[in-house]
Amino acid sequence: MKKSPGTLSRAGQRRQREKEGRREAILKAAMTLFASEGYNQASMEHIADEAEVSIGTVYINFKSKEEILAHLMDEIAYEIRKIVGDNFRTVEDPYEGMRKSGIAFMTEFCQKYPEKIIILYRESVGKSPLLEAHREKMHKQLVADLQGAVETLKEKSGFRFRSGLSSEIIATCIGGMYERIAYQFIIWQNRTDELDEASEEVVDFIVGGVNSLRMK
Amino acid sequence: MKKSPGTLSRAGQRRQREKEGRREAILKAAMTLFASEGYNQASMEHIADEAEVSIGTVYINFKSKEEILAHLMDEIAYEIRKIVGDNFRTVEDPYEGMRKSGIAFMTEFCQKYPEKIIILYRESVGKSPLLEAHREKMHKQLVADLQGAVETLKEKSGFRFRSGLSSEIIATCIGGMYERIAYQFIIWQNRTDELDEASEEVVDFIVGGVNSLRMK
Amino acid sequence: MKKSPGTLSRAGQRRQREKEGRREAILKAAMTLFASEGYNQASMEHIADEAEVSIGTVYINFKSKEEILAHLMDEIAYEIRKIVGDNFRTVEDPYEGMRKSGIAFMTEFCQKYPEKIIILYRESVGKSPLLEAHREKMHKQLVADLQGAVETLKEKSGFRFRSGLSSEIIATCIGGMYERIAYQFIIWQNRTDELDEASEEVVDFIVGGVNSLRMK
Amino acid sequence: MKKSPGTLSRAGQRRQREKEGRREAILKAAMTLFASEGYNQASMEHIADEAEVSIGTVYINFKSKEEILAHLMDEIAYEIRKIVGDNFRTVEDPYEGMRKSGIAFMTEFCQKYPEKIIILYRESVGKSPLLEAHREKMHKQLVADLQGAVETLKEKSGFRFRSGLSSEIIATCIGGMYERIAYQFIIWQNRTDELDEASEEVVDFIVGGVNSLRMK
DNA sequence: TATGAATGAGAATTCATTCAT
DNA sequence: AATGAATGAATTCTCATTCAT
Repeated sequence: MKKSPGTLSRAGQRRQREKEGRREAILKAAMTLFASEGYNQASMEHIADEAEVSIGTVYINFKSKEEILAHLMDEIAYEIRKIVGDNFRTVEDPYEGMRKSGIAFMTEFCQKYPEKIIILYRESVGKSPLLEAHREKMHKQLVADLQGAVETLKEKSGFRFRSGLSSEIIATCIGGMYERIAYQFIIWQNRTDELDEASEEVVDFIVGGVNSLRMK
Repeated sequence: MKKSPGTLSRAGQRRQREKEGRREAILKAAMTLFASEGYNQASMEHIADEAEVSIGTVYINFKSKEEILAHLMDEIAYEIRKIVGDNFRTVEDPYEGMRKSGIAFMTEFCQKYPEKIIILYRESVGKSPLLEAHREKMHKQLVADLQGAVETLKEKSGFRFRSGLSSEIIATCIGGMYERIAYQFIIWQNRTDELDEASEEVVDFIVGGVNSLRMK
Repeated sequence: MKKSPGTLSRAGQRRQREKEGRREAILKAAMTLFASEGYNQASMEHIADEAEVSIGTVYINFKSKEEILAHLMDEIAYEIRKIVGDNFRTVEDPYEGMRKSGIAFMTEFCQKYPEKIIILYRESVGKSPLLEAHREKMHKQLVADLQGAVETLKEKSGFRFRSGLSSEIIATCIGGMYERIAYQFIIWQNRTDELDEASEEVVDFIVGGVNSLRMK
Repeated sequence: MKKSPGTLSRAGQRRQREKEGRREAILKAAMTLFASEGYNQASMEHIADEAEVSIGTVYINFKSKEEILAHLMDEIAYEIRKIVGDNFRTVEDPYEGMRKSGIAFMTEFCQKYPEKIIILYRESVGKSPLLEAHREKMHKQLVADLQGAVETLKEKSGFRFRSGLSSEIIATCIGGMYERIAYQFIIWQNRTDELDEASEEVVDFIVGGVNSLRMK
């Protein structure tokens, strides 16, 4: 008994659920292995094993290994943009928004998902032209978001920056600061518990930096 | 006619020069190829070709591909520490020193040797446990230098920081800012000519940031 | 139509057969090449070609070249122990058993499978620590079998040996005699047809030797 | 002041001595390394280092690595033939000669020079066609010597063997017995101290074996 | 759709031998 | 004669991707 097109039979729904479950399992396995062994060392066979599917199934869901990493990068970037954006917009005062979003990034993202930090800042770096292009696009978005926030700050506070370049510089600097703090405290050293404290200082540093580029 | 031990015949001197020349050629070739094609894509055969020596000769000089990259990293780190350190110490006022050294890094290093920036910030990232350890050590030194400068600043200016963590946070942030600025302007976008302008703003940002972590 | 777990579809059975066929083909190719060109000279590519599979397939079946040789050694040792053991046990009189098994080794094994003799006595010698350890274990088993036979002989005949070492010495000597006879007549010289005659004399030599170590 | 041809100046004599010393050093180094690391693993560079000469000097003295091993094999074979032959001829009674020479081989050669046993029975096996040919020639001589001794025994004792093949079979068996006893007790197990005891039993085994091939 | 055996290009590394000095 | 840097062919092994079932 065929259903009308567009709807799915119960069995079809189950298959659909299973299919998505498999896709999720593959992404999860890949994230775990990329973070623990490194992108190059984690073979497709290993990923398939970890996800409890066959290699073939991995290729049904993703057309290449690169694509898996690209997908993970997108997911991670989306989460970060969401956390940062939501926290920025929650409060009225944009200075407070910067503080809040920075601290949220550190304590609600970095501290909770260290593997994602490893993927973002270590395992996606310098892998291939395609992935590097993807990474560039991703960072461009993050910087654009930050720049937007800086512009908002400027407008709401009614000041001007030293030059047309300033807001981009600021946004880029902020991105770099968070990256290196996370890299040092999470990837190299195991000081995740100090991130609360650190993030407080980082946001103050940022606010001080931003203000020093104000005209007058 | 035997020379006294320790000195070399003219012919010996020439051979010695040739030997060193070959070593340099290999490093140069590796740097060029790592920067243009990426570490993984640049095969030892390719490097040997580019250096106009045989594969065997590469292995006489470096015991593995990893070692070549480690050597390049050391060289680059040494140059950066020298440029930054020299410029910091040239002037009396440590604020001025920070400005000067930051601008020097951007204009005398990044602008002139983009391949070194690529090696440092892209091609050495996440390659292997050994190289990652090397990279950590390298960054630790750079951060230690920066932290030293920040401490000097603090002492000469006679203030205190908010916490014992502050100077480390500041140094780490500075490292991250320069990294990402260089990455964006040199590796991803071709805006090397804007680095002069950008670096001025970055150093001001830094000074503002540092001051905002001062006690009181 | 799904089969119950544990059974295979006809197609699955065929695939299973093909898989095993490939494994056999690889072992056969390796045996042939190790015997004709030598273990070191026979490259994995060469083996794969001879077996009409790809190099990758060789590595699916055996994790290294060493493992292929180790496997061949095991197979050969198993066959020898079987032939020798079966023939020894077929007859009641242990003297007759020694004669029969020795002659069987020569005429039913050495004469028929000269490549196996080459692998066993030439190509597995001194290749690597791992293989040497494997070889030691293998020979220890063969000697233990022979020693068991000698002990049986002793007990059934109701005599004692000169010392506690005697049966081990005898077993070791027997192993060495067969080895060298096979090496000389099969590997170095092409006198396989004389092995019938030779083995008769060897077994008599052995019987005489054994008796000369009897007490009294 | 040129000396007449055929004589050497003092300096020339010294150079000659040094040259021979170097050759000896190379052979000694090669023996040590072949025995400890194996023929394939011992590189020419390693041998040169151990002999405290350059690679070039090794090649002045021996035209290839194979030749070094061939030379060592010759030396070892010569020593064995000398020890065995001298001991056989020392006594009148050929049975006693067999006993004496066998025991001498075990206690004066195997026990004292385990590296030579390793070279002879392990490291020279199955290396290359050339070396295998060399090895065959060497063993043929050893077997011929043994066969000569067996023939002497036969003639002095005034008996005949079962067949024309007998003396060759006996000689070959003897060679194999000593080989395997030495391999087991020296190379695989560290029971060099038991060789005294073992060799006594081996020679009795041999005598018993020889007699069992006597006609009637 | 799912499977996983098969593929084979590609990579790093070794080392006997040569030869200019 | 002695040196030892240079050579480069050869080898083992990996792994992303394909495709017949």
